[in-house]
Amino acid sequence: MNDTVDCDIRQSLDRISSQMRRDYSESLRELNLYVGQDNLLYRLWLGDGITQMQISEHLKCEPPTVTNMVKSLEQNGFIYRKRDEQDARVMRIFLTDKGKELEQPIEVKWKQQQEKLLKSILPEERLLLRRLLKEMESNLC
Amino acid sequence: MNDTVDCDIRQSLDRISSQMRRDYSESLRELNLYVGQDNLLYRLWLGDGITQMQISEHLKCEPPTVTNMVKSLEQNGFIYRKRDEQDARVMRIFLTDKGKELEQPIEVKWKQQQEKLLKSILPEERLLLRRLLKEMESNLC
DNA sequence: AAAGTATTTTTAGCGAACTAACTATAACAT
DNA sequence: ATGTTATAGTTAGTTCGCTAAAAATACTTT
Repeated sequence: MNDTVDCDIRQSLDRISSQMRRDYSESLRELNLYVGQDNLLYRLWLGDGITQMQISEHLKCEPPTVTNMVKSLEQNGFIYRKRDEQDARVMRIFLTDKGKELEQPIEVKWKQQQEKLLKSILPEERLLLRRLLKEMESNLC
Repeated sequence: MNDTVDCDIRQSLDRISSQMRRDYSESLRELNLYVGQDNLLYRLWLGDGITQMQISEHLKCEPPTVTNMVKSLEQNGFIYRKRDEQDARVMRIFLTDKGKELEQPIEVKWKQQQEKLLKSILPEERLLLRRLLKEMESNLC
């Protein structure tokens, strides 16, 4: 009985996240970006020159994933890599001008996606929803 | 102001879905399955002998994705493919015994994942949450 | 100083999901 | 009957994300 409700929640979350990913992926193609790369850039807008290890921790993904994302972003001219002078193992990642210019357009896309997702949901409900999502987040840790 | 709340919701959903995927992926490895394959099998438990096109529509993914998933599931002996007798373009997909046997173990995994995700959330809240998620789902269509 | 250990990144190889382009078959139209 | 169009599926090539294993550098310990 309650299992059905809970299972709907799991499946629903699954459908929402895949649909969001699909939608958003398409939308990002207009900026010549792939899904996930916007999150990496977002971290750099907060402050660049950080290491791949730090990016990996922030994005909660494994180091090889960062290597590949960084390679793709570098090839497309959004970032550049510089070896650390103190520690030759470390690569520090910086934004190019082209990478800096994406900040505004991506924020616009984020707001569009938010509004599409939440359009029928009232402000009080949004607050409640956020609380429940945060709880689920910590349940997963 | 409200943008911050909404943005948290988008990001929160994003973090939950990646964490769920990561967790779940690991858990499915015990059954020798990859993430997403359980949804394909679930559709077959409802009734097999359907075409790849129907699977593609049900899973809301593109035909090449189905080709690859089906190939992998066939190689691991969970399903088999049979060309349609009326229409030689069509492939019909059937469960093997090994595939049928996964139904119970996967339901167990689903319930485990649900419970992990929702453990701190009360029944009334779950009902509300489900309603809000369903709304978001239709907002995305 | 040399050997062993730890850290950061890369390489290789897997599946998911995508698009674009292709093959094979079927259906329709002239 | 032949040519065009539509449908089903596959192939090739991309990125994301993973694990396992390797390479390069730094640190520690003897």
